[in-house]
Amino acid sequence: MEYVSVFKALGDETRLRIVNLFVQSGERLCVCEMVDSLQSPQYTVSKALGILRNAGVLNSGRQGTWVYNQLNENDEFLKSFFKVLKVHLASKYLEDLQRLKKRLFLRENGVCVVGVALNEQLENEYQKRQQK
Amino acid sequence: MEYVSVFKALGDETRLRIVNLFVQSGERLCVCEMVDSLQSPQYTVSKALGILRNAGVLNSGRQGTWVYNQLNENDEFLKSFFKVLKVHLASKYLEDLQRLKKRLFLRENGVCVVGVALNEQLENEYQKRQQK
DNA sequence: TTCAAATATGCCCATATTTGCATACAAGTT
DNA sequence: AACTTGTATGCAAATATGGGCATATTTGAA
Repeated sequence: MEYVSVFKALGDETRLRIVNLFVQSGERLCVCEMVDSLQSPQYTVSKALGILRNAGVLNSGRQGTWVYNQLNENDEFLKSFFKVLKVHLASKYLEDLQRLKKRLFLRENGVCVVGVALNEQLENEYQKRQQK
Repeated sequence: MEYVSVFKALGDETRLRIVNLFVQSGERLCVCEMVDSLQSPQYTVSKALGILRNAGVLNSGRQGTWVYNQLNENDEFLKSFFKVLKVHLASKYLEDLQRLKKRLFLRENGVCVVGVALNEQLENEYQKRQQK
C-alpha cells in the first residue's frame, strides 16, 4: 500500500463518492449497484474501481456474473483512515446514499440479482417495500 | 476545505513529505528549513507549499524575510486526519526528519536565522550542539 | 455453441499537472 | 537607492489524467 497512490486515488470526486458508499454502508457492493447510486456511466465507475483497487483501497472478487467490491480492511492505516472518512463525509453525497439504499432493496437474500436499473424501477421497488 | 483538493494535494510525494515534516515535528517551519530537510529545489518546495495552502492543508504567514507555514488546525476533519498520518507515516521519510532535526539546531531563540544551508553547515552545528 | 448480461479495457482527445529554469517580488541592510 | 537574501511565480515542454465511445472479456443460461 503506497500512501501517495491512495491519496491520488481519492483525489477525484467519482472515486471519493465510491469510497463514501462503502464507508457509510459497510456493505460489499457490485458495480451495477454503484452505477445506480452515483448515476454515472458504467465505464466511469469501472475505471474508477480499477484505480481504487490498484491503489489498494478496495478488494474485489467475482461471484458468478457479478463482481463485488469491498474496502481493504487488511491495512491499519486504511482502517483508521476509513473511520475518519466515515465521520466527516457523512453529510456529503447524501443523494448517493439515498439511491444506494433504494438500490439495495432490489437485492434478494442479500445478493444482487439485477444489473443497472432505471430510476422508476428503484422507486417502484422502494414503494413496495415501504408498504410491507 | 474541499476533500478532493486535500487528497489531490497529498497525492504527490514531495507534498506528502512536507506534510509529514509538520505532522511529526509539530513545528511551524519556514521554506528554507524544508528545502534543507527534503533536499529538493527551492522552487519545488515553494510550489508544493502553494498547492498545500490552496487546498487548505497549510496556513502561512510572513515574519520579516521568512515565511512560516503550519498545519491548518481549524478544521475537524484535518485534525483527525493529521493524527492518523502522524501515527502511520512515523517510520516513513526518516531521513527527512533527521535532516530537519539538524536544521532546527540552526535556529536562534526558536526562530530561523539562515536561508538554505549546506549539508556541512548542518553537520557542523549538529556536532557543536551534541557536545554541550 | 450461441446469446445476453455484467464488467473491463483500449483508444482518442481535451485538459490538467509536473518540472526546470529564469525571473519577479518583498523585506532587511548598507 | 542599490544590494542581498528568502520566497513566489510565469513560462514552455513533457507527462499524466479524465471523459466518452466502442469493443472485449467473463460468466450463466438456453
